[in-house]
Parts: sequence; C-alpha cells; structure tokens
Amino acid sequence: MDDFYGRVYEVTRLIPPGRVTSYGAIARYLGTGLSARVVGWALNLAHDQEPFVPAHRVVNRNGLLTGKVHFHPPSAMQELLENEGVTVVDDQVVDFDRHFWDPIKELG
DNA sequence: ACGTTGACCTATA
DNA sequence: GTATAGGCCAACG
Repeated sequence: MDDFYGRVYEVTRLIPPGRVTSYGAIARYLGTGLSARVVGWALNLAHDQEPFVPAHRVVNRNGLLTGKVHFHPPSAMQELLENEGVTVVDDQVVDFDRHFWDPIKELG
C-alpha cells in the first residue's frame, strides 16, 4: 500500500468533518487509471490502519451508506456522520450534494 | 491458475 | 424518471 492504498487513506483523512465524498471522486482525483471499486477495497483494509481513517465520510455516488455493514458496529457509520452534523435518514445522506466534498475541486 | 465477488460508476434503452 | 448492461482493478475460494 505504498502507492494507491496510502493515497486513498491520505485523501480520506483530508475530508473535513461534516463533509462526505464518493469513491468515484477519490478515484478520479488519484487518476482515472483505476476504478472506484479499488477504492472500496482500499477502505476495506483501512479498518486495520493505525491512523484512523474516516471511512464513514466516504459514500457512494447516490449518497447511500452502502458500506455501513463493513463497520465493526454497522450503525457506527451513521452515528459518526450524525455526530459531525450530517443528517442520515434510511442509510442515506440528506442534502448529499450540499455536504459533498470533491477532492479535485477542493484540493485541485 | 481460473472463476467469482465486490464499500462502484457511466452509458444506453 | 427508472431499469438494465458493461467495464474497471484487486482480492478470495
């Protein structure tokens, strides 16, 4: 995880609190050479990473918490998001476009 | 080594 | 507007 994986973790940690982004956005930020699925796999191994990776701030393009079941307590994802001020209803982020954080637009 | 699955996205009907 | 198909790369069995 010296290249893509570490990059994914880094970008994920750069996500400001109360903001959310999508796998595709991160994939495009790192380069279209890879697919968004690999980002999901990277975050899948992120739970063992020593620096805490706010994977709960990463959702799919539809704003749906698809990976909430991958959390140790599946409800932790929604709990953390609501704790940061993000309203989640039915495993879906409310005003996703407003809370959306694009690394390409923000970071460049 | 091959086949299948997966925290997805874009395109077409 | 929703529904279906294809594609991408990596890990698991």
